[in-house]
Amino acid sequence: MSTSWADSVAADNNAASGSSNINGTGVASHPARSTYVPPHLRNRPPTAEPPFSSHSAPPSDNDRIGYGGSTSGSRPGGSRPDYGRQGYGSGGRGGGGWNSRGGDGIVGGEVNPFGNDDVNDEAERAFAEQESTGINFDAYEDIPVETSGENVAPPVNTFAEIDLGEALNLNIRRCKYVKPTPVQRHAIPISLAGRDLMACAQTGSGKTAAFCFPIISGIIRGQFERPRGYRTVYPLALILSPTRELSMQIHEEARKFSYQTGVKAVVAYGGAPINQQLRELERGVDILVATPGRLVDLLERARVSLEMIRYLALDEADRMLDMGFEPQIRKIVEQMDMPPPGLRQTLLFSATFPKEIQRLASDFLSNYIFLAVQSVGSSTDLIVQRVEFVHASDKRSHLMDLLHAQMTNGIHGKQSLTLVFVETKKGADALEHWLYASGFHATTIHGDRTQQEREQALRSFKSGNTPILVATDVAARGLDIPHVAHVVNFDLPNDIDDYVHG
DNA sequence: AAAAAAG
Repeated sequence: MSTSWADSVAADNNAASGSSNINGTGVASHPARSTYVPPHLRNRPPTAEPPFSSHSAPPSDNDRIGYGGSTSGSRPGGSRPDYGRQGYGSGGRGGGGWNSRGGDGIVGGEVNPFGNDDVNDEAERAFAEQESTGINFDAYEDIPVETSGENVAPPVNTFAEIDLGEALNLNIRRCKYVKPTPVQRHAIPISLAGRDLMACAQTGSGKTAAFCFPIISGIIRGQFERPRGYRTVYPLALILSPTRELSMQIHEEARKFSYQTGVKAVVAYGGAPINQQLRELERGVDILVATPGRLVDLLERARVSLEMIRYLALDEADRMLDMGFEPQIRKIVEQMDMPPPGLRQTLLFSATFPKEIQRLASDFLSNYIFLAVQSVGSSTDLIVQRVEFVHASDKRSHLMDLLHAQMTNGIHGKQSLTLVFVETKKGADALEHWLYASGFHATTIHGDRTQQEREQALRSFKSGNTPILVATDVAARGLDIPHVAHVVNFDLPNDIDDYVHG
């Protein structure tokens, strides 16, 4: 019996613009999705778009300005753990003199998440600009977007049209975001209006910013008071994601977006020492990014309370259900101390919208708006896909041919990055070993490796040290790695939904 | 069916 493997290749061999999603297989979108109407919205007359205030803030306790001002006595970085939300915010920047000179990229005790801002080399600059999203904006113009629900806030065309606040606007510029992506154009105004949202969008569509901007903006405006517990922290926003690496990535982005806003994002996931994460939490947390298992652990230890949650975002929800997280997610959202729908704002993101997600949406969301963004990958300008049928015994030599061709394709003297997906952890190790023996610098990422090894592998791949990464579907969705030129599906996926990633 | 996620 012959097997097949498919590869997808960024059409544009100019590597600077060839960055693609880690899972950029570029398969056509689901036509069914765009026409889906949520059950509760069927058979309703279309509603005209009403006049709309573009930045009404979500429910807030009061309107005071001067975020974090009530903790004047706190000492950021002091030896005593700071409880609740004290320990950062205005205390870090205003006074105290702790690192306030901002020497090595540290300002007010906050590490600059943007790294070195000076981009001198012109090629590097072009690279960096692509890196900000990995997306060719021009390919976006005609992407169909569908919304349904009552009183849907109209989309915006520029970030300037949205009043996100000065600090956030500055960070958007630092991220070199020029123009909102389709999901951002629609989702941000809807979220800023305080509405719950169910959004179908794929990886690389700019989802993270779409839910982070309104959350950060809302927290800045909200001035939420919080209790102080002994070792218990009270985040205002919770972002759940299926894999540890995706949580890390969301956290990194959230840190950039919230830089110097006084809003603090913390990440918690399994496989890493919990003590370090606990210390980080004790220093204060507004936005908690977490994988479900570790969060349940933290909740059971009463180190985190969800009582003050105002914003809940679930990323890659269908994937979380696929991975069997529904019990944990329901425990977190329904059986702990989180405010019910209506008293919090909930944003649910999923690549697909099957029955289970529909059920989750009707349980977690209140009077929500449904948003479907067509797949970017359907643009053949962006990605070329090739399927080759080869005998199982020829697969490796076939891959080797492809990798050899790739070696001459690099830029800046570095080989461009190739991501190889395989079905099993064992298969990943075997392929890596074989590649290594064949003279290729390859590494692997899969669930049998320690978290340290996984993170090291990802760093090594991103840096180009090992330009080949063999991965199981721990990396199959959500991760967005700049400069990936080739994505190879070495084993034909059994699950076609995984293959088209929605 | 395999993979992922809490030790």
